[in-house]
Amino acid sequence: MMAPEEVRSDRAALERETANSDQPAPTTPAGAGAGRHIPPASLARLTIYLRALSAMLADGIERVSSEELAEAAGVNSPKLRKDLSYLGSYGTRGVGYDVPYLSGQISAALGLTLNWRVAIVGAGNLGRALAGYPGFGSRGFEVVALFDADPMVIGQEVGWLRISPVDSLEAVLAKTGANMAVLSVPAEVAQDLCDRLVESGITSILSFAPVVLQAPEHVQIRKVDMATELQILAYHAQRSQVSQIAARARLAR
Amino acid sequence: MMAPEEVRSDRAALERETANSDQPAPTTPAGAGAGRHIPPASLARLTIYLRALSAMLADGIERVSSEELAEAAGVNSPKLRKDLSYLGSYGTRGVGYDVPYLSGQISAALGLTLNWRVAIVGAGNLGRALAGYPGFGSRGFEVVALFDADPMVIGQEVGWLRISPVDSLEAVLAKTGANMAVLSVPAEVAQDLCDRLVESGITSILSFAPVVLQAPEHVQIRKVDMATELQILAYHAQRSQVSQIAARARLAR
DNA sequence: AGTTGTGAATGCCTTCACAGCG
DNA sequence: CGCTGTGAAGGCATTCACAACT
Repeated sequence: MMAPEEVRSDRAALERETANSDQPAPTTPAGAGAGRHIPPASLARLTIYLRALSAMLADGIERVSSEELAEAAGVNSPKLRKDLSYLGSYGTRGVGYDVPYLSGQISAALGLTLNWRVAIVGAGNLGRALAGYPGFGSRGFEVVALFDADPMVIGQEVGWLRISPVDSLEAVLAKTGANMAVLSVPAEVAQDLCDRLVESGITSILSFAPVVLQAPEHVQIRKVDMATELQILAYHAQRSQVSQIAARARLAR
Repeated sequence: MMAPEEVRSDRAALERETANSDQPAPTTPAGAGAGRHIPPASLARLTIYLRALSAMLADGIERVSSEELAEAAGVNSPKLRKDLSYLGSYGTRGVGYDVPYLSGQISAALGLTLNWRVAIVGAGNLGRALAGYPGFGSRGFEVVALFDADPMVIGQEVGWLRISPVDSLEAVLAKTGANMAVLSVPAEVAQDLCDRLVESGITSILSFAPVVLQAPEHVQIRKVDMATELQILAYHAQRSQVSQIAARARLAR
Protein backbone atom coordinates (compact mmCIF):
# COMPACT_ATOMS: atom_id res chain seq x y z
CA MET A 1 0.00 0.00 0.00
CA MET A 2 2.57 2.51 -0.82
CA ALA A 3 4.77 1.80 -3.77
CA PRO A 4 4.98 5.31 -5.11
CA GLU A 5 7.24 5.20 -8.08
CA GLU A 6 8.55 7.66 -10.52
CA VAL A 7 6.10 6.21 -13.00
CA ARG A 8 3.16 6.60 -10.71
CA SER A 9 1.61 9.93 -9.90
CA ASP A 10 1.32 8.95 -6.27
CA ARG A 11 0.82 12.14 -4.38
CA ALA A 12 -0.87 10.42 -1.49
CA ALA A 13 2.47 9.03 -0.42
CA LEU A 14 3.28 12.36 1.10
CA GLU A 15 0.67 11.94 3.74
CA ARG A 16 1.52 8.41 4.70
CA GLU A 17 4.99 9.35 5.77
CA THR A 18 5.96 7.58 8.91
CA ALA A 19 2.53 6.08 9.29
CA ASN A 20 2.87 2.37 9.16
CA SER A 21 2.27 -0.72 11.21
CA ASP A 22 -0.57 -3.05 10.59
CA GLN A 23 -0.73 -6.68 9.84
CA PRO A 24 -2.85 -8.69 7.45
CA ALA A 25 -3.92 -10.21 10.70
CA PRO A 26 -4.64 -13.81 11.46
CA THR A 27 -7.94 -15.56 11.40
CA THR A 28 -10.77 -14.09 13.35
CA PRO A 29 -12.08 -16.35 16.09
CA ALA A 30 -14.49 -18.87 14.70
CA GLY A 31 -17.87 -17.65 15.78
CA ALA A 32 -17.05 -14.06 16.61
CA GLY A 33 -19.62 -11.48 15.92
CA ALA A 34 -20.63 -9.16 18.72
CA GLY A 35 -20.86 -5.53 17.76
CA ARG A 36 -19.35 -3.92 14.70
CA HIS A 37 -16.33 -5.27 12.92
CA ILE A 38 -13.33 -3.03 12.82
CA PRO A 39 -11.28 -3.42 9.63
CA PRO A 40 -7.80 -4.70 10.53
CA ALA A 41 -6.06 -1.68 9.08
CA SER A 42 -8.21 0.64 11.16
CA LEU A 43 -7.73 -1.50 14.23
CA ALA A 44 -3.98 -1.08 14.07
CA ARG A 45 -4.33 2.67 13.79
CA LEU A 46 -6.81 2.89 16.64
CA THR A 47 -4.09 1.77 19.00
CA ILE A 48 -1.97 4.67 17.77
CA TYR A 49 -4.78 7.15 18.31
CA LEU A 50 -5.23 5.78 21.76
CA ARG A 51 -1.61 6.40 22.59
CA ALA A 52 -1.80 9.95 21.28
CA LEU A 53 -4.93 10.52 23.33
CA SER A 54 -3.25 9.18 26.44
CA ALA A 55 -0.41 11.63 25.99
CA MET A 56 -2.92 14.46 25.62
CA LEU A 57 -4.78 13.25 28.67
CA ALA A 58 -1.54 13.39 30.61
CA ASP A 59 -0.99 16.92 29.36
CA GLY A 60 -4.41 17.95 30.52
CA ILE A 61 -5.73 18.59 27.01
CA GLU A 62 -9.50 18.12 26.99
CA ARG A 63 -10.50 18.59 23.39
CA VAL A 64 -9.02 17.68 20.01
CA SER A 65 -10.12 18.12 16.44
CA SER A 66 -9.72 15.28 13.98
CA GLU A 67 -7.05 17.39 12.33
CA GLU A 68 -4.95 17.68 15.48
CA LEU A 69 -5.30 14.05 16.48
CA ALA A 70 -4.52 12.91 12.97
CA GLU A 71 -1.37 15.01 12.98
CA ALA A 72 -0.28 13.48 16.28
CA ALA A 73 -0.88 10.01 14.92
CA GLY A 74 0.80 10.62 11.61
CA VAL A 75 -2.23 10.09 9.39
CA ASN A 76 -4.57 12.40 7.50
CA SER A 77 -7.78 13.53 9.09
CA PRO A 78 -10.33 11.91 6.78
CA LYS A 79 -8.73 8.56 7.47
CA LEU A 80 -8.85 9.17 11.20
CA ARG A 81 -12.52 10.13 11.08
CA LYS A 82 -13.33 7.09 9.00
CA ASP A 83 -11.54 4.90 11.51
CA LEU A 84 -13.39 6.42 14.43
CA SER A 85 -16.67 6.07 12.60
CA TYR A 86 -16.34 2.29 12.85
CA LEU A 87 -16.74 2.63 16.59
CA GLY A 88 -19.60 5.10 16.55
CA SER A 89 -20.18 8.83 16.66
CA TYR A 90 -18.21 10.05 19.61
CA GLY A 91 -17.36 13.56 18.42
CA THR A 92 -19.25 16.84 18.44
CA ARG A 93 -19.69 18.53 15.10
CA GLY A 94 -18.26 21.97 14.97
CA VAL A 95 -16.25 21.26 18.10
CA GLY A 96 -14.17 18.09 18.03
CA TYR A 97 -13.64 15.19 20.38
CA ASP A 98 -13.59 15.09 24.16
CA VAL A 99 -10.22 13.54 24.96
CA PRO A 100 -11.10 11.50 28.09
CA TYR A 101 -14.36 10.29 26.58
CA LEU A 102 -12.92 9.27 23.22
CA SER A 103 -10.01 7.63 24.96
CA GLY A 104 -12.40 5.58 27.05
CA GLN A 105 -14.50 4.59 24.08
CA ILE A 106 -11.53 3.36 22.09
CA SER A 107 -10.21 1.44 25.08
CA ALA A 108 -13.56 -0.22 25.52
CA ALA A 109 -13.85 -1.07 21.84
CA LEU A 110 -10.42 -2.66 21.85
CA GLY A 111 -11.24 -4.69 24.92
CA LEU A 112 -8.65 -3.01 27.09
CA THR A 113 -11.04 -2.65 29.97
CA LEU A 114 -10.82 -6.37 30.50
CA ASN A 115 -8.20 -7.95 32.67
CA TRP A 116 -5.44 -9.28 30.43
CA ARG A 117 -2.95 -11.53 32.13
CA VAL A 118 0.15 -12.12 30.06
CA ALA A 119 2.64 -14.94 30.39
CA ILE A 120 6.03 -14.40 28.80
CA VAL A 121 7.75 -17.57 27.66
CA GLY A 122 11.48 -17.10 27.28
CA ALA A 123 13.43 -14.91 29.69
CA GLY A 124 16.37 -14.01 27.48
CA ASN A 125 17.14 -10.38 26.77
CA LEU A 126 14.00 -10.06 24.71
CA GLY A 127 11.76 -11.65 27.32
CA ARG A 128 13.21 -9.43 30.02
CA ALA A 129 12.80 -6.37 27.87
CA LEU A 130 9.16 -7.28 27.42
CA ALA A 131 8.65 -7.99 31.09
CA GLY A 132 9.91 -4.54 31.90
CA TYR A 133 8.15 -2.81 29.02
CA PRO A 134 6.24 0.14 30.46
CA GLY A 135 3.64 -0.02 27.71
CA PHE A 136 2.47 -3.38 29.04
CA GLY A 137 2.06 -2.69 32.70
CA SER A 138 -0.13 0.25 31.81
CA ARG A 139 -3.18 -0.08 29.63
CA GLY A 140 -4.67 -3.28 30.98
CA PHE A 141 -1.89 -5.77 30.43
CA GLU A 142 -0.42 -7.44 33.46
CA VAL A 143 2.58 -9.70 33.15
CA VAL A 144 1.81 -12.57 35.50
CA ALA A 145 4.46 -15.12 34.64
CA LEU A 146 7.88 -15.38 33.08
CA PHE A 147 9.36 -18.70 32.01
CA ASP A 148 12.72 -20.02 30.97
CA ALA A 149 14.37 -23.37 30.42
CA ASP A 150 17.84 -22.43 31.61
CA PRO A 151 18.44 -23.66 35.19
CA MET A 152 20.86 -20.78 35.68
CA VAL A 153 18.17 -18.14 35.24
CA ILE A 154 15.22 -19.97 36.77
CA GLY A 155 14.43 -18.39 40.09
CA GLN A 156 16.00 -15.04 39.21
CA GLU A 157 13.89 -12.00 39.84
CA VAL A 158 12.94 -9.62 37.04
CA GLY A 159 11.04 -6.66 38.36
CA TRP A 160 8.28 -8.11 40.51
CA LEU A 161 8.45 -11.49 38.89
CA ARG A 162 10.40 -14.61 39.55
CA ILE A 163 11.37 -16.68 36.54
CA SER A 164 9.56 -20.03 36.53
CA PRO A 165 10.80 -23.22 34.92
CA VAL A 166 9.11 -24.04 31.60
CA ASP A 167 8.62 -27.53 32.95
CA SER A 168 5.90 -26.10 35.11
CA LEU A 169 4.36 -24.12 32.29
CA GLU A 170 0.95 -25.69 32.47
CA ALA A 171 0.68 -25.48 36.24
CA VAL A 172 1.81 -21.88 36.48
CA LEU A 173 -0.43 -20.78 33.62
CA ALA A 174 -3.39 -22.26 35.43
CA LYS A 175 -2.40 -20.83 38.81
CA THR A 176 -1.80 -17.33 37.49
CA GLY A 177 -4.86 -17.31 35.27
CA ALA A 178 -2.90 -16.16 32.25
CA ASN A 179 -5.06 -15.56 29.18
CA MET A 180 -2.40 -14.36 26.74
CA ALA A 181 1.14 -15.40 26.01
CA VAL A 182 4.24 -13.94 24.45
CA LEU A 183 6.76 -16.28 22.88
CA SER A 184 10.30 -14.95 23.06
CA VAL A 185 12.17 -18.19 22.62
CA PRO A 186 14.55 -19.57 19.99
CA ALA A 187 12.93 -20.66 16.74
CA GLU A 188 13.69 -24.32 17.33
CA VAL A 189 11.47 -24.65 20.37
CA ALA A 190 8.77 -22.15 19.43
CA GLN A 191 6.36 -24.61 17.86
CA ASP A 192 6.62 -27.00 20.77
CA LEU A 193 5.90 -24.26 23.30
CA CYS A 194 3.14 -22.89 21.14
CA ASP A 195 1.50 -26.30 21.22
CA ARG A 196 1.78 -26.45 24.99
CA LEU A 197 0.29 -23.00 25.35
CA VAL A 198 -2.65 -23.94 23.15
CA GLU A 199 -3.04 -27.18 25.05
CA SER A 200 -3.28 -25.13 28.23
CA GLY A 201 -6.10 -23.10 26.80
CA ILE A 202 -4.24 -19.98 25.69
CA THR A 203 -5.88 -18.58 22.57
CA SER A 204 -3.90 -15.38 22.03
CA ILE A 205 -0.21 -15.57 21.29
CA LEU A 206 2.31 -12.97 20.26
CA SER A 207 5.41 -14.58 18.84
CA PHE A 208 8.84 -13.12 18.25
CA ALA A 209 10.27 -16.38 16.97
CA PRO A 210 11.20 -16.29 13.29
CA VAL A 211 9.14 -19.30 12.31
CA VAL A 212 5.68 -19.92 10.96
CA LEU A 213 3.67 -21.35 13.81
CA GLN A 214 0.92 -23.88 13.26
CA ALA A 215 -2.07 -23.64 15.55
CA PRO A 216 -5.79 -24.40 15.56
CA GLU A 217 -8.03 -21.89 13.88
CA HIS A 218 -9.49 -20.51 17.07
CA VAL A 219 -6.07 -19.46 18.31
CA GLN A 220 -4.99 -15.92 17.45
CA ILE A 221 -1.33 -15.68 16.59
CA ARG A 222 0.46 -12.48 15.76
CA LYS A 223 4.08 -12.39 14.79
CA VAL A 224 6.71 -9.74 15.18
CA ASP A 225 9.65 -10.45 12.96
CA MET A 226 12.64 -8.20 13.29
CA ALA A 227 14.59 -9.84 10.48
CA THR A 228 11.67 -9.24 8.14
CA GLU A 229 11.54 -5.60 9.11
CA LEU A 230 15.19 -5.05 8.39
CA GLN A 231 14.89 -6.84 5.08
CA ILE A 232 12.03 -4.61 4.04
CA LEU A 233 14.12 -1.59 4.90
CA ALA A 234 16.98 -3.05 2.91
CA TYR A 235 14.76 -3.46 -0.11
CA HIS A 236 13.72 0.18 -0.09
CA ALA A 237 17.22 1.41 0.64
CA GLN A 238 18.57 -0.64 -2.22
CA ARG A 239 16.01 0.73 -4.60
CA SER A 240 16.77 4.32 -3.81
CA GLN A 241 20.45 3.55 -4.04
CA VAL A 242 20.01 1.99 -7.44
CA SER A 243 17.92 4.88 -8.65
CA GLN A 244 20.53 7.34 -7.44
CA ILE A 245 23.18 5.53 -9.39
CA ALA A 246 20.91 5.55 -12.41
CA ALA A 247 20.38 9.27 -11.98
CA ARG A 248 24.11 9.86 -11.80
CA ALA A 249 24.60 7.79 -14.92
CA ARG A 250 22.05 9.94 -16.71
CA LEU A 251 23.84 13.07 -15.61
CA ALA A 252 27.18 11.74 -16.75
CA ARG A 253 25.86 11.12 -20.18
CA MET B 1 -7.25 -7.52 4.77
CA MET B 2 -8.94 -10.26 6.63
CA ALA B 3 -11.94 -9.33 8.68
CA PRO B 4 -13.70 -12.68 8.51
CA GLU B 5 -16.86 -12.39 10.51
CA GLU B 6 -19.74 -14.61 11.24
CA VAL B 7 -21.77 -12.48 8.90
CA ARG B 8 -19.31 -12.80 6.10
CA SER B 9 -18.93 -15.96 4.10
CA ASP B 10 -15.19 -15.71 4.35
CA ARG B 11 -13.88 -19.12 3.70
CA ALA B 12 -10.51 -17.85 2.65
CA ALA B 13 -9.77 -17.08 6.27
CA LEU B 14 -8.95 -20.72 6.77
CA GLU B 15 -5.92 -20.47 4.60
CA ARG B 16 -4.56 -17.30 6.10
CA GLU B 17 -4.19 -18.87 9.50
CA THR B 18 -0.99 -17.84 11.11
CA ALA B 19 0.07 -15.94 8.04
CA ASN B 20 0.43 -12.35 9.00
CA SER B 21 2.97 -9.59 9.18
CA ASP B 22 3.12 -6.79 6.75
CA GLN B 23 2.97 -3.09 7.17
CA PRO B 24 1.26 -0.39 5.16
CA ALA B 25 4.83 0.69 4.75
CA PRO B 26 6.25 4.17 4.78
CA THR B 27 6.97 6.39 1.84
CA THR B 28 9.14 5.11 -0.93
CA PRO B 29 12.32 7.05 -1.52
CA ALA B 30 11.63 10.07 -3.64
CA GLY B 31 12.88 9.19 -7.06
CA ALA B 32 12.98 5.41 -6.76
CA GLY B 33 12.20 3.39 -9.79
CA ALA B 34 14.70 0.78 -10.81
CA GLY B 35 13.19 -2.52 -11.82
CA ARG B 36 9.75 -3.73 -10.93
CA HIS B 37 7.85 -2.60 -7.88
CA ILE B 38 7.04 -5.26 -5.37
CA PRO B 39 3.73 -4.65 -3.58
CA PRO B 40 4.39 -4.16 0.14
CA ALA B 41 2.23 -7.10 1.11
CA SER B 42 4.19 -9.36 -1.20
CA LEU B 43 7.45 -7.93 -0.03
CA ALA B 44 6.73 -8.91 3.56
CA ARG B 45 5.92 -12.44 2.49
CA LEU B 46 8.99 -12.76 0.32
CA THR B 47 11.12 -12.54 3.43
CA ILE B 48 9.18 -15.47 4.85
CA TYR B 49 9.68 -17.52 1.71
CA LEU B 50 13.35 -16.73 1.89
CA ARG B 51 13.54 -18.06 5.40
CA ALA B 52 11.75 -21.24 4.42
CA LEU B 53 14.09 -21.67 1.47
CA SER B 54 17.11 -21.18 3.70
CA ALA B 55 15.88 -23.94 5.97
CA MET B 56 15.42 -26.20 2.96
CA LEU B 57 18.85 -25.28 1.69
CA ALA B 58 20.29 -26.29 5.03
CA ASP B 59 18.42 -29.58 4.79
CA GLY B 60 19.85 -30.22 1.38
CA ILE B 61 16.50 -30.01 -0.41
CA GLU B 62 17.04 -28.95 -4.00
CA ARG B 63 13.58 -28.58 -5.45
CA VAL B 64 10.23 -27.35 -4.19
CA SER B 65 6.84 -26.97 -5.70
CA SER B 66 4.83 -23.82 -5.06
CA GLU B 67 2.52 -25.99 -3.01
CA GLU B 68 5.26 -27.18 -0.67
CA LEU B 69 6.87 -23.80 -0.25
CA ALA B 70 3.51 -22.18 0.35
CA GLU B 71 2.77 -24.73 3.03
CA ALA B 72 6.08 -24.03 4.74
CA ALA B 73 5.39 -20.31 4.65
CA GLY B 74 1.82 -20.59 5.83
CA VAL B 75 0.16 -19.17 2.72
CA ASN B 76 -1.73 -20.67 -0.19
CA SER B 77 0.06 -21.56 -3.37
CA PRO B 78 -1.58 -19.13 -5.81
CA LYS B 79 -0.57 -16.27 -3.55
CA LEU B 80 2.96 -17.52 -3.40
CA ARG B 81 3.20 -17.86 -7.16
CA LYS B 82 1.77 -14.39 -7.63
CA ASP B 83 4.33 -13.00 -5.20
CA LEU B 84 7.18 -14.72 -7.00
CA SER B 85 5.89 -13.50 -10.32
CA TYR B 86 6.70 -9.93 -9.29
CA LEU B 87 10.35 -10.91 -9.35
CA GLY B 88 10.30 -12.81 -12.60
CA SER B 89 9.86 -16.36 -13.82
CA TYR B 90 12.27 -18.37 -11.82
CA GLY B 91 10.46 -21.69 -11.75
CA THR B 92 10.23 -24.57 -14.18
CA ARG B 93 6.73 -25.52 -15.28
CA GLY B 94 5.88 -29.07 -14.55
CA VAL B 95 8.76 -29.27 -12.10
CA GLY B 96 8.92 -26.54 -9.49
CA TYR B 97 11.62 -24.22 -8.20
CA ASP B 98 15.32 -24.83 -7.74
CA VAL B 99 15.92 -24.02 -4.09
CA PRO B 100 19.40 -22.46 -4.24
CA TYR B 101 18.55 -20.48 -7.36
CA LEU B 102 15.24 -19.12 -6.12
CA SER B 103 16.80 -18.31 -2.79
CA GLY B 104 19.51 -16.31 -4.51
CA GLN B 105 17.04 -14.49 -6.72
CA ILE B 106 14.89 -13.42 -3.79
CA SER B 107 17.94 -12.31 -1.84
CA ALA B 108 19.08 -10.22 -4.76
CA ALA B 109 15.66 -8.70 -5.27
CA LEU B 110 15.46 -7.73 -1.62
CA GLY B 111 18.89 -6.17 -1.75
CA LEU B 112 20.41 -8.61 0.73
CA THR B 113 23.49 -9.08 -1.37
CA LEU B 114 24.56 -5.59 -0.40
CA ASN B 115 26.54 -4.87 2.70
CA TRP B 116 24.19 -3.61 5.39
CA ARG B 117 25.83 -2.12 8.41
CA VAL B 118 23.46 -1.66 11.31
CA ALA B 119 23.85 0.63 14.29
CA ILE B 120 21.74 -0.15 17.34
CA VAL B 121 20.87 2.86 19.43
CA GLY B 122 19.88 1.89 22.94
CA ALA B 123 21.61 -0.97 24.74
CA GLY B 124 18.91 -1.93 27.20
CA ASN B 125 17.56 -5.45 27.23
CA LEU B 126 15.93 -4.89 23.86
CA GLY B 127 19.03 -3.46 22.25
CA ARG B 128 21.13 -6.32 23.59
CA ALA B 129 18.60 -8.84 22.38
CA LEU B 130 18.83 -7.32 18.93
CA ALA B 131 22.61 -7.19 19.00
CA GLY B 132 22.69 -10.89 19.70
CA TYR B 133 19.84 -11.79 17.35
CA PRO B 134 21.07 -14.60 15.12
CA GLY B 135 18.79 -13.54 12.28
CA PHE B 136 20.77 -10.31 11.90
CA GLY B 137 24.30 -11.57 11.78
CA SER B 138 23.31 -13.92 9.01
CA ARG B 139 21.68 -12.73 5.82
CA GLY B 140 23.68 -9.63 5.08
CA PHE B 141 23.15 -7.57 8.21
CA GLU B 142 26.15 -6.73 10.30
CA VAL B 143 25.77 -4.94 13.60
CA VAL B 144 28.61 -2.44 13.63
CA ALA B 145 27.78 -0.23 16.59
CA LEU B 146 25.82 -0.25 19.80
CA PHE B 147 25.06 2.95 21.72
CA ASP B 148 23.78 3.86 25.12
CA ALA B 149 23.51 6.97 27.28
CA ASP B 150 24.04 5.30 30.64
CA PRO B 151 27.64 5.75 31.84
CA MET B 152 27.31 2.49 33.74
CA VAL B 153 26.87 0.43 30.60
CA ILE B 154 29.08 2.40 28.21
CA GLY B 155 32.20 0.41 27.53
CA GLN B 156 30.59 -2.92 28.37
CA GLU B 157 31.04 -5.66 25.83
CA VAL B 158 28.09 -7.33 24.16
CA GLY B 159 29.18 -10.13 21.91
CA TRP B 160 31.91 -8.68 19.73
CA LEU B 161 30.83 -5.13 20.32
CA ARG B 162 31.67 -2.52 22.87
CA ILE B 163 28.90 -0.12 23.85
CA SER B 164 29.65 3.40 22.67
CA PRO B 165 28.40 6.59 24.27
CA VAL B 166 25.52 8.26 22.39
CA ASP B 167 27.46 11.47 22.70
CA SER B 168 29.75 10.13 20.04
CA LEU B 169 26.90 8.95 17.85
CA GLU B 170 27.81 10.99 14.81
CA ALA B 171 31.49 10.16 14.95
CA VAL B 172 31.00 6.43 15.43
CA LEU B 173 28.36 6.22 12.72
CA ALA B 174 30.80 7.81 10.30
CA LYS B 175 33.70 5.67 11.40
CA THR B 176 31.81 2.39 11.20
CA GLY B 177 30.07 3.27 7.96
CA ALA B 178 26.65 2.35 9.31
CA ASN B 179 23.89 2.66 6.75
CA MET B 180 20.92 1.51 8.83
CA ALA B 181 19.86 2.08 12.40
CA VAL B 182 17.68 0.44 14.99
CA LEU B 183 16.13 2.61 17.69
CA SER B 184 15.59 0.73 20.93
CA VAL B 185 15.39 3.68 23.28
CA PRO B 186 12.69 5.10 25.56
CA ALA B 187 9.92 6.99 23.78
CA GLU B 188 10.95 10.32 25.27
CA VAL B 189 14.30 10.45 23.50
CA ALA B 190 13.38 8.62 20.31
CA GLN B 191 12.57 11.66 18.20
CA ASP B 192 15.74 13.43 19.23
CA LEU B 193 17.89 10.44 18.34
CA CYS B 194 15.97 9.93 15.14
CA ASP B 195 16.82 13.48 14.15
CA ARG B 196 20.47 12.91 14.90
CA LEU B 197 20.52 9.72 12.86
CA VAL B 198 18.93 11.50 9.92
CA GLU B 199 21.34 14.38 10.33
CA SER B 200 24.16 11.85 10.10
CA GLY B 201 22.87 10.57 6.80
CA ILE B 202 21.03 7.45 7.94
CA THR B 203 18.00 6.89 5.71
CA SER B 204 16.69 3.56 7.00
CA ILE B 205 15.47 3.31 10.56
CA LEU B 206 13.71 0.55 12.44
CA SER B 207 12.12 1.89 15.60
CA PHE B 208 10.82 0.04 18.64
CA ALA B 209 9.86 3.21 20.46
CA PRO B 210 6.11 3.62 20.92
CA VAL B 211 5.92 7.06 19.32
CA VAL B 212 5.19 8.43 15.89
CA LEU B 213 8.50 9.62 14.51
CA GLN B 214 8.74 12.62 12.23
CA ALA B 215 11.37 12.47 9.54
CA PRO B 216 12.03 13.78 6.04
CA GLU B 217 10.33 12.00 3.22
CA HIS B 218 13.44 10.33 1.90
CA VAL B 219 13.99 8.53 5.21
CA GLN B 220 12.47 5.09 5.53
CA ILE B 221 11.06 4.42 8.96
CA ARG B 222 9.50 1.18 10.05
CA LYS B 223 8.01 0.70 13.44
CA VAL B 224 7.59 -2.36 15.58
CA ASP B 225 5.12 -1.74 18.30
CA MET B 226 4.65 -4.45 20.87
CA ALA B 227 1.88 -2.67 22.72
CA THR B 228 -0.10 -2.37 19.49
CA GLU B 229 0.30 -6.06 18.82
CA LEU B 230 -1.01 -7.03 22.24
CA GLN B 231 -3.91 -4.65 21.87
CA ILE B 232 -4.89 -6.18 18.56
CA LEU B 233 -4.81 -9.60 20.17
CA ALA B 234 -6.93 -8.26 23.00
CA TYR B 235 -9.50 -6.96 20.56
CA HIS B 236 -9.92 -10.34 18.90
CA ALA B 237 -9.89 -12.22 22.17
CA GLN B 238 -12.54 -9.92 23.57
CA ARG B 239 -14.73 -10.43 20.54
CA SER B 240 -14.62 -14.18 20.74
CA GLN B 241 -15.23 -13.96 24.45
CA VAL B 242 -18.25 -11.78 23.93
CA SER B 243 -19.61 -14.02 21.23
CA GLN B 244 -19.18 -17.04 23.48
CA ILE B 245 -21.17 -15.34 26.18
CA ALA B 246 -23.81 -14.44 23.64
CA ALA B 247 -23.91 -18.05 22.50
CA ARG B 248 -24.34 -19.24 26.05
CA ALA B 249 -27.11 -16.73 26.57
CA ARG B 250 -28.88 -18.07 23.50
CA LEU B 251 -28.53 -21.60 24.81
CA ALA B 252 -29.92 -20.61 28.21
CA ARG B 253 -32.98 -19.13 26.65
C1' DA C 1 -19.18 29.07 10.95
C1' DG C 2 -16.87 25.13 11.95
C1' DT C 3 -16.10 20.31 12.35
C1' DT C 4 -17.77 15.68 12.32
C1' DG C 5 -19.65 11.57 9.97
C1' DT C 6 -20.31 9.03 5.71
C1' DG C 7 -21.66 7.58 0.88
C1' DA C 8 -19.48 7.02 -3.52
C1' DA C 9 -15.51 6.51 -6.32
C1' DT C 10 -10.96 4.89 -7.02
C1' DG C 11 -7.18 1.88 -6.73
C1' DC C 12 -4.63 -1.89 -4.73
C1' DC C 13 -4.39 -6.65 -3.14
C1' DT C 14 -6.07 -11.13 -3.34
C1' DT C 15 -8.31 -14.86 -5.44
C1' DC C 16 -9.31 -18.12 -8.97
C1' DA C 17 -9.19 -20.55 -12.96
C1' DC C 18 -6.83 -21.75 -16.77
C1' DA C 19 -3.58 -20.88 -20.36
C1' DG C 20 1.22 -21.77 -21.24
C1' DC C 21 5.37 -24.71 -21.08
C1' DG C 22 8.33 -28.29 -19.96
C1' DC D 1 0.49 -34.88 -17.63
C1' DG D 2 2.06 -31.47 -14.01
C1' DC D 3 3.10 -27.31 -12.30
C1' DT D 4 4.07 -22.58 -13.09
C1' DG D 5 2.75 -17.93 -14.51
C1' DT D 6 -0.93 -14.56 -15.15
C1' DG D 7 -5.27 -12.11 -16.78
C1' DA D 8 -9.63 -11.03 -15.00
C1' DA D 9 -12.86 -10.54 -11.27
C1' DG D 10 -14.05 -9.51 -6.60
C1' DG D 11 -13.17 -7.51 -2.14
C1' DC D 12 -10.95 -4.10 1.06
C1' DA D 13 -8.95 0.10 2.08
C1' DT D 14 -8.36 4.79 1.16
C1' DT D 15 -9.74 9.06 -0.54
C1' DC D 16 -12.74 12.87 -1.29
C1' DA D 17 -16.41 15.83 -1.10
C1' DC D 18 -20.29 17.20 1.13
C1' DA D 19 -24.25 16.56 3.95
C1' DA D 20 -25.43 16.79 8.80
C1' DC D 21 -25.24 18.73 13.03
C1' DT D 22 -23.96 22.03 16.94
